[in-house]
Amino acid sequence: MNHIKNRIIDAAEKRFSQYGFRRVTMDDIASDLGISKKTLYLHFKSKEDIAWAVKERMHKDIGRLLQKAKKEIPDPIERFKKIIAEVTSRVSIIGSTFMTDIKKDIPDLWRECESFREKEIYKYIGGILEEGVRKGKIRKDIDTKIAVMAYLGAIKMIIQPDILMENQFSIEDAFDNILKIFLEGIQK
Amino acid sequence: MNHIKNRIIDAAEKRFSQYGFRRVTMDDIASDLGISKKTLYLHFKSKEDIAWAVKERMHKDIGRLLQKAKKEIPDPIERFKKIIAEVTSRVSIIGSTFMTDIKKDIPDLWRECESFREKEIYKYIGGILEEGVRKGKIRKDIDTKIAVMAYLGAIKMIIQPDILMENQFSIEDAFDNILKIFLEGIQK
DNA sequence: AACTCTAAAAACTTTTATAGTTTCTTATGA
DNA sequence: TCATAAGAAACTATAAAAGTTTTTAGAGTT
Repeated sequence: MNHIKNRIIDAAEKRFSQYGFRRVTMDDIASDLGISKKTLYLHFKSKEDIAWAVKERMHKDIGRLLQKAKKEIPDPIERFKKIIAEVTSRVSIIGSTFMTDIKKDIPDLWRECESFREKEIYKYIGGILEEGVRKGKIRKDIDTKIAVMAYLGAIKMIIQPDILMENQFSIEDAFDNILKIFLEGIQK
Repeated sequence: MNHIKNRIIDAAEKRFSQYGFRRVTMDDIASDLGISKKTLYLHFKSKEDIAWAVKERMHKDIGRLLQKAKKEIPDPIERFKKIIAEVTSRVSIIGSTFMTDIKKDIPDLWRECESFREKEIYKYIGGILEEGVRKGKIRKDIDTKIAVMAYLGAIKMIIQPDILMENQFSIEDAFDNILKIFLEGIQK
């Protein structure tokens, strides 16, 4: 079955998001899945390969999502909410160790990730906010790009497993709270 | 002169904040300061030692700051502003690679950092917000701890050198924007 | 101008981590 | 019962980096 490949990408994505590229070993990924390294190397020829696969899938998924929302949700604030809810968990790689790792180790991959972040994420989400500004729904004394980064940073902080574990609140509560603060903060 | 020790701690703190513990080499630190490894080992017996020293100094500094603000600024929102402005740059280690690194490599140090974060940072800053809630200045439908974490996460995202570099805005602008959004978002 | 002390530069050794490979074992199913 | 597939685990090769030693250079001293 080919869908083992997807499970490998799942596991790798999780690990990479939390620990970066270097710190994650092939043994880690294998043992997460209860498979052997042998099987791992059956499906991917190297660790680098896995990183590329993770990136590919993530970017495809996010790209599709953004296109879909663009068509289906006209109100910028509603669109923002929707996208954030779905994209958030996938962008935990932004500004993480993973990026600093691959900057040195797989510079080609790094460049593609950077450009995707810049062009797709910031430009797109920032664009939504700007639309909100034009429509008079969002205050115009804030920089939309900074706002997006701030929001993503807030989410990133919360979804860290370590952080989540030692607190009593659920991730949904947290998302909710942050959205509340943020929406209230940016709206006119 | 003993103040070379402080310069070493400075350099290490910077590196550790950005890259974590593992990724930073003794050569990195030495070359940042234009000194030799020999001199490094003259002042600290190991890399671990330096990490402890960084932690010690940081926690002392922050502790002093918090105590001082407690005495001198009665209004919770003003106090929050003041503390955030000064503490922010020092807590970039929270939720960073440094923490995940030392969790494995120097567990004792990790525990002390975690407990400091929990007891001093979140409890203290969260306490300010709760005071604000009691005084009716801050809305009570948000979890103060989540709010603090969100805020710190937002800052953390912004102050990353990589992120700062490729954007046109200054760090002061960014702080300003975030504070605006956040204060607007949490106030009644 | 030779002398000394200090610290940088750089070469070196040793340890450790881990990517990738191989071998051995076990289970499944034809 | 044999063949294939996959896990477990041992193994190898290599690279990175901690820590040490040696060499070089310069600033101040007699």
